[in-house]
Amino acid sequence: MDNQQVSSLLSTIADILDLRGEMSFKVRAYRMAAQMIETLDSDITTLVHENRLQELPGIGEALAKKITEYVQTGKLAYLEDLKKETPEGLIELMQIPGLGPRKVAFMYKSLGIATVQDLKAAAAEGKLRELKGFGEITERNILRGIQLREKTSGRVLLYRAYLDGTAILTFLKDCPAVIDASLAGSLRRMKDTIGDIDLLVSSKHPEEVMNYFTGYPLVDTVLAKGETKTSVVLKNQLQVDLRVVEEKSYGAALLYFTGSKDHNVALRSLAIKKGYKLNEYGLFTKDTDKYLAGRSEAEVYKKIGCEYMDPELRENRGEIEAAQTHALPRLVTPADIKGDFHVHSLWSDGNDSIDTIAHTAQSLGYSFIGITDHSQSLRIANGLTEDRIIKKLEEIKKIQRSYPELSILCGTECDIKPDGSLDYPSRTLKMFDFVYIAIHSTFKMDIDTMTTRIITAMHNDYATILAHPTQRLIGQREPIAVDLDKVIKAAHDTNTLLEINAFPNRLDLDDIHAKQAIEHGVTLAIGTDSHNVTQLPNMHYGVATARRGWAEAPDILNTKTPKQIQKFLEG
DNA sequence: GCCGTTTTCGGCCCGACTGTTTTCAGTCG
Repeated sequence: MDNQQVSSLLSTIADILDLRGEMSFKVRAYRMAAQMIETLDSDITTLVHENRLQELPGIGEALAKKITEYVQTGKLAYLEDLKKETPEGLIELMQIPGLGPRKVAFMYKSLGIATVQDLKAAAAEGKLRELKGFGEITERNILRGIQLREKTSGRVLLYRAYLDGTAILTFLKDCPAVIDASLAGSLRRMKDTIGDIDLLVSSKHPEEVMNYFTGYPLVDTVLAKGETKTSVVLKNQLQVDLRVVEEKSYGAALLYFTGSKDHNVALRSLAIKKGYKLNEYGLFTKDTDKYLAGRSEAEVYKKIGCEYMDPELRENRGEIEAAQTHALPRLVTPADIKGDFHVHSLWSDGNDSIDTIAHTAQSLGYSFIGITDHSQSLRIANGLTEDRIIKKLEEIKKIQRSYPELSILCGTECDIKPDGSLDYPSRTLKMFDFVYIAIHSTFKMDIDTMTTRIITAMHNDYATILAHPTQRLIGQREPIAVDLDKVIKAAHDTNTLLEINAFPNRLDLDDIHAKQAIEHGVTLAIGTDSHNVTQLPNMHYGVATARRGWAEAPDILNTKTPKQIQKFLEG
C-alpha cells in the first residue's frame, strides 16, 4: 500500500460525498487530506504501524481510523457502502469541465445519466437543454468537454508514467539475466503525455527476464508473454511493454522502440540513400545483408553520418539534418539548473514557510530560489496586500542571513487584469526582485482582445516573466485563444521572459512554442509553480520540455548565477 | 471531518464568471 493509493481512496470518497450533497466542509476535509498524503515525504504504512496518523495535519480520529482499516485490510467498508448507492460512472462525469457534483447528480436523477456514453447520447439528442437550469450553451460546452477528454484518454501525464517507468527500470536492472536496460518510447523522449510505458532489455536469457518482469509487485494482469515481448497492465491501469533483444541488436532496437515513428522513417530513408538497411536488429548492407552496426545507438548514428541525437530531439523536426551538419544544439541539462523562479509560500497559497523552501532549495544544490506569492486581488489564494509584502520582505531579509550560499529572491505572481493593467501599482512592483505576470481570471476572450491584454501587460516596465503563457491544463482545459507569434515577438521587443511552467499538468509553454521562442531570441525561465516543497523536483519535467524545444543552457535564465541574474534583471 | 479553544461546538479563504434566469445556482480557482 503506498501513499498514492491512500490519497486516491480519500479523493474518491470526497467525490462521492460531493455527489450526495454532503456538507462542503466535510468534503473538503477529505480532499485536503488526500492532497496532503499525496505530497507526504514519509511512508503512510509506517505511520499506520506506529499509530502516528493523527500527528499529520488534517487527519483526526475518523480519518485515521479509515486509513488504518484500508492499509491493514486493503478495503474500506465505508467506501464499499458509498459505492453501493452511487454509480461509479458519476465520478468520471464530474471530471468533465463545466460539470460539478450538482449538475451530475441532477442529470442522474432526472434522466438517469450514469456514464459518459449516456451523457453523450442525451446531449446529441438535445435532451439536456430541456432540463431546468440547462440551456443550449451548456449542452454545447458539455459536448466540447467530452471531446477534450477523449482526445487525451488512455494517455497519462508524463510524471505519472515517469515515476512508474523509472521504478520498473530499477527493478529490472536487479535481475541477474539483464545486461542492459533502458526506457524507450514516448517516455524516453519525455513527451508531455504518455500512452504506455516501453522498456527495452538486452539479455542472453529472455525467458528468465520475462518471468522476473511479470513478478513485479504492481503488475495486475499479464496481457501477453513471449520470448521477445511481454505486456502487462499495472494496478493503476497503465500498460507496460517490455522487449528483450540480443546485445548486438540493443542499440538498433533502442532506436527503433524510442521513435518517434517520424524520426525512424526519416532515418531509415537516409540509411537507404547511403546503401544501407536499418531495422530493429541492426544496420546492414542493402545488397548482401551484412551486419554493420547495432550494439549502441551512437554506433548506428555514426555509421550513417549523423551525430548522436538526444531522445528528446527525435521528432523529425529538423534534427536529422542538423545531425549531419554538426548543427545540433547542446541541450540544457538538469545539472545546469541553478534555481527555481516560481514557488508559492505560506504567505499566499503555498504549504511551506520560506525557511523550509530555502532549506529544500539548498539541499537540491540551488544557488537561488524565487518566492512568488499571488497578488492582492486573488483573495482566494490569499494574495498579498502592500503591507504584507513589506512584512514578507523583512522576513526574507532575516532568513537570508541563515543561507549565505543561497540567494532568496522576492518575486510575485501578479495578476493581469482584463484591460492588461497589473494588479499592483508601480510603486509596489518596484519592491520586488522580479515580477511574474499571469492571467487567473476571464479566460474567455476573443483572440485579439486577449493578445492585446497580454502584450499590454508585457509592456509594463516591471514585468519580468510571463507565467504559463497559454493556460492549458493537459486533458482538462484547452489553451486560451492567444496569438503566440505576436506574444513571442513582444517578448523579444520588451525583453520579457516566457515561462516554461514545469507543473506536471501544465508544461506551458510546450516544446513546440519553446523552440519557436528560442528561435526568436527570447530567453526562457523555468518555474515549478510549487505549492509544496515536494513539488520542487518537478523542475526535471520543465527541463525535459526545454530540451524538447532545443534549448541550450544560455537560452534558460535558470542556468545563470544569482549575480548574472541580477544583472540581467537590471538590464 | 478537522481544529482550537470559549473543553463542546462553531468556524472552516470567497469573489468572479457563466449561463441561466428575471434574481440565482453552479462552477472555478
